[in-house]
Amino acid sequence: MTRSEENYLKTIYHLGGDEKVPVSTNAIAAQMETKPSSVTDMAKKLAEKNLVDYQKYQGVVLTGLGKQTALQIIRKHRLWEVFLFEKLDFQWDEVHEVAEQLEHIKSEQLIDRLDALLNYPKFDPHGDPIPGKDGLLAVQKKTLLSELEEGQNGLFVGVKDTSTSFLQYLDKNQIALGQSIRLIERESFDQSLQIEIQGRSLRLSHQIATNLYIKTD
Amino acid sequence: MTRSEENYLKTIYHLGGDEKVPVSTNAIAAQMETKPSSVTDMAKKLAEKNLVDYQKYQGVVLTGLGKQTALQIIRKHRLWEVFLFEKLDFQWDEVHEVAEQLEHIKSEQLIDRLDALLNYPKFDPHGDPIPGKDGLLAVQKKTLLSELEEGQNGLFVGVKDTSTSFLQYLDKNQIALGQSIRLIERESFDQSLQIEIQGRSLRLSHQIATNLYIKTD
DNA sequence: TTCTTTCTTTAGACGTCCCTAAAAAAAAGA
DNA sequence: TCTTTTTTTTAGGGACGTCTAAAGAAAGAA
Repeated sequence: MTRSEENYLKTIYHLGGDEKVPVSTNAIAAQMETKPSSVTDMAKKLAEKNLVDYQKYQGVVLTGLGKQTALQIIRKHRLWEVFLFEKLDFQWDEVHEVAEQLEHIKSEQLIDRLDALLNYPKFDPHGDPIPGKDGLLAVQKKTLLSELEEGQNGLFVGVKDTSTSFLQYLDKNQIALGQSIRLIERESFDQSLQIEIQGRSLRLSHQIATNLYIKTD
Repeated sequence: MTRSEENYLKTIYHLGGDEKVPVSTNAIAAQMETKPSSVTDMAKKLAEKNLVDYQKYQGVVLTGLGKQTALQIIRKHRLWEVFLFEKLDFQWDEVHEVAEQLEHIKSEQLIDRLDALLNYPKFDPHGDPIPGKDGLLAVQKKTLLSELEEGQNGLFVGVKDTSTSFLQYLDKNQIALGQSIRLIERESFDQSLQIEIQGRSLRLSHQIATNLYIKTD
């Protein structure tokens, strides 16, 4: 399994989710910042290896094997993110880039022991679930903050957007994973929200609110 | 800097030591288990980038830049070895292979923080010195056990051979870095040695003794 | 349904890193 | 020194992963 193949599988998984809906050549190319013709080449190669189903002009769908393989790469990525965050004091907007490299290291022993060192974490620093060795994901019922009712309480458990600028905005406003949130009021004009978080009162734009995942009580 | 270039630089450093003696094409090929023609190709490429001096038929010598680059890769390799050994409970014969992969991860921040997490170690699990950010190596006066005088004492501080079989031999005989050793007697017939280590009495063959580094008092 | 736009594939090429086979240079031996 | 052996380089090619340009298929619009 080459590094490039691994990156394609991961991207296809992220774009295709768990459904069996085919992912288009163009979508993969856009996501990976490469050209559609390169994607076609790789689609054939992955199909050869039984990692995807591919029919000309029909996009690709991960096979069972492809999905398991993708999940193991995601497992490694997220475990390394936890390591960087917990043990090496990286900020949550800094972990992704380095984990992109570390996820390709090949050693099952390494990952097992890293998992143990970190105490078998179930979520990465952005609140995304870490697949187990068996490929299972801890699912957590979560709602976008923008979909809460006025007066409802919840726990901030994840971000949808993981861009540096968004994560730094949250840092600047001292909004961190695990904090409890209460939706005070929704302004109907611009959908902005008045919230209370850790005792503080804050106003968040609709755009921000659609990128925060809340676990409601 | 590609992974392959890094591996060549490291090999050239290991073969050439600190001297400005050229390293031959054949020696590099043998060490890397590749073909001499591949080495010639790479020699030209590294020379282009000013990492080695290369003259046809004359072998290669690292430039200052090449040497610094090699030392930084070795620094990463050895820090990862310490991490695997100290934090993930790898055995000292298991760390090398995984470190071969980890040494190519590109992130200065990662290495700096790993260094801090490990408390700025000066030696790896085999007793080899870890180059600093500045490329300087802690030098330690050390002698091969085979060169000690009868009755002399010392501390076991490093191994010359780092093969799995040798390291496992030492484990089996409970010989570990940092233990104190006393040379009792040398058998002139086969150069085997009677030693005392941690209170135990042991007989070591000449071959073993030529692979143990001792710091004498 | 036909035309137009968009998406996807094919064909051919390039850089990297490796190889084999053969030629050239250097080193060793008589 | 001259010959033989060893080392090193060159020439040409293959796998991988990428690209551009052009052709072909699918989807959307009129």
